[in-house]
Amino acid sequence: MIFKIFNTLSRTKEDFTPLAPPHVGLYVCGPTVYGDPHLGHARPAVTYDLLFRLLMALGYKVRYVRNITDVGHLEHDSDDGEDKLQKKARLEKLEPMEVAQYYTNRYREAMNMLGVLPPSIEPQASGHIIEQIELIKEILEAGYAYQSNGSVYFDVDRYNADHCYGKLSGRSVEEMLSVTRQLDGSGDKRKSYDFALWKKASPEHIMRWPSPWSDGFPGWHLECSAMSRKYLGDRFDIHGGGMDLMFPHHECEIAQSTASMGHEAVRYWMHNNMITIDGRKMGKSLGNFITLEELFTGRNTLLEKAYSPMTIRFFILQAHYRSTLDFSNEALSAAEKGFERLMAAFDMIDKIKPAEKSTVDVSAIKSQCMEALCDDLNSPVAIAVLFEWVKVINRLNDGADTVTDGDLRSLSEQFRFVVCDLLGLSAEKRGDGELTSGLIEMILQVRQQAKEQKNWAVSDKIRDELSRLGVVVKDRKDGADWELK
RNA sequence: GGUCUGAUGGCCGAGGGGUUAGGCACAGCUCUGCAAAAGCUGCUACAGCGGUUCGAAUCCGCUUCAGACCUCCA
Repeated sequence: MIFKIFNTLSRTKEDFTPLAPPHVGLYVCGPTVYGDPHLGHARPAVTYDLLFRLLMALGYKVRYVRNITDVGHLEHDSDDGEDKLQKKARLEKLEPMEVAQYYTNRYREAMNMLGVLPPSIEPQASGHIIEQIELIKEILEAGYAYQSNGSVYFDVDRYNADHCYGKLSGRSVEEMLSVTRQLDGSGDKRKSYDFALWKKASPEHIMRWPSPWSDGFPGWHLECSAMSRKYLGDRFDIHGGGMDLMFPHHECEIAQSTASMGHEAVRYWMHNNMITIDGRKMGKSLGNFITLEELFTGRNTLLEKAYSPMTIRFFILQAHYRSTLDFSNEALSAAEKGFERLMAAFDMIDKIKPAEKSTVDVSAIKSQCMEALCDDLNSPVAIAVLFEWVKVINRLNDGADTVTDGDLRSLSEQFRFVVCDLLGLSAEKRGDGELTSGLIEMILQVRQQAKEQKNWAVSDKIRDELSRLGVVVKDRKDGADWELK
């Protein structure tokens, strides 16, 4: 099965062919760890987690690198800007690395709850200062950078003369010149669109490292070029990130890689779209973000209730990654209901009684879902396929359709593969150890006897009490199903 | 101002020249002691105006509206 991937470079879907099969190199821009992870962070994490899982399912050996930006970027494009991490540290009277560590932990916890698999390598920018300095040296030697007052800047004009700056985002240097802001304090740069490779640190700047040029810190875009190269090589397959990083971040990465090596590093660029709220991008700058913890606990005035991590994951997967996804309580609640119905059917499979012959063809569940995902990660269609089968599973449970023992096992296996392995969804409300389920079964048997004696008072009391404890009873003709709420 | 993207039923969201996406909500029916669950049925949309075509939600043009990027941002 061929995986089709939308390459931002060509703006078309292309057949994915790895550079060195069966190996695939995947690099994704991770978070800057200076704040609690929010819903916006969940989108790329879940998207590229799905990609990671799909590539593995296709038989590739994937090295997935997702960085942690702990060096911090400048708050403003000026020489006296304060490091984001440093600012936070000053406010909280903590070491900058303490802040970075705290939010790194928070990020990992949240991702784990969302069922996001840990990447193969999670390199930290602060641990790769040497590699970044080496990369700057190479760019300087190649003649695409210049020193200025202890800082080093990338020479966009020089680069643009030999290569094309702006190919990813579709911008031209001319038009950038006319709109780029002229900021005070950027006098060290020759052109407004030149970007920093190394910044000299002001005396009060805490996060600093020695370099041939000054005590300072690496530029904003350097770490991804340096770390992707270190772990994935001069050329690698896929680079992903949010659409908002396309310019300038990814454009600069391309320039840095090309300037230092003479060729591009990345073969396929992928960009996930944003999560919006009231039609506007959810993000730090607008201050309209909802943290994942707030989502999980419901503690935010925008939230009508708490939503479970898996509901969030399902919500994200129900939209295509290149579409904006609009947040609302209605949309989250709909996702929650849908997810619960999906998982209820999934649990139901084990309770279906096999029959002599099958009235349904279960052979294509997995392949249909794989086909959808191979079409540029079309998870909404894969989920639609699953819902077709939810209906079938319920009919099987009602006896309206039948399956043989073999088909039932195949159905169960395929469903598990798609739901758990590919989509990364897992049941949350299980917690039913043998003792718990045994007790519930026993109580339901007592209730069944009461029902047979038409003792509705007792039977309703049992049902109500169980309901109060979170056990939902679903009566059938002969007995009852139950699930934990 | 420049570059780009989008506008789908009550809501969320796929698709993308002729054929039911799917989910949620809603209504009716079946089942049922009641309720819930489940099943069946119904509601059937593609911003507006032109054009191409046997046929357009889908292609082209214009208009309106919205958003993203051009500054750190997932």
